[in-house]
Amino acid sequence: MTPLPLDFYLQPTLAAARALLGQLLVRRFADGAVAAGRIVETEAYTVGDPACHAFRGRTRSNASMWGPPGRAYVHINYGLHYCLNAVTAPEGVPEAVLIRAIAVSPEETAWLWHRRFGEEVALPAKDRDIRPLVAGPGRLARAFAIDKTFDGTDLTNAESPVHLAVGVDVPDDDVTTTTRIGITKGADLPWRFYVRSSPFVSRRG
DNA sequence: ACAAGGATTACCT
DNA sequence: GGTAATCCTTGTT
Repeated sequence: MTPLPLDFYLQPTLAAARALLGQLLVRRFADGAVAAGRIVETEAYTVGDPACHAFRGRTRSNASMWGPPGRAYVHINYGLHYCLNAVTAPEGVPEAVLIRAIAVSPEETAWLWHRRFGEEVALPAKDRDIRPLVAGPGRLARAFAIDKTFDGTDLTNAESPVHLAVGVDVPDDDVTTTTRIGITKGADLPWRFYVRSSPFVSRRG
């Protein structure tokens, strides 16, 4: 697998959010097992955007948004859910793309499902019912065992416990653009992108 | 120290 | 479709 190069993260953040659709989120677990998912839903957060965590200035928990691009920004939401972002824009410019949903191959889905919910919980037959595993930023982070300790991880390095790699291109006619979910400020900006044909999108809109 | 609110999810009808 | 649960981060006393 080829990691996405640093340049990828230097394109405008909105373009990066769109371009991230179809790319791979790769997780290398401590025991050597590897899981990969295709990104199917993203949101952009930029400088001057009131919904961006960086809007009110730098704090201990959002500091990695100001760091170099191509790194992870992991934040806690509602005090209990971890959310994974890819930092974009040059160092000093706090922008990022939130990864909201991924699609996982059937083979990998089976072991990830049982790893997440236990062996006794039956794997659903329909794709649509796999959503509790991968649809939603908190869910996918949980499925891939990503927490605050991954904040700042180099996503351009294939050796990292989490990185992003070249996947497949998603044609424009399979991409839907909507407003972002779960925010009150900047709620009118159409900065969410998702793959229409994917059953793993968190919400239709 | 304390209160408020949040880039969500799970569980109910 | 609607609502409660959950608890960390931040800004204010």
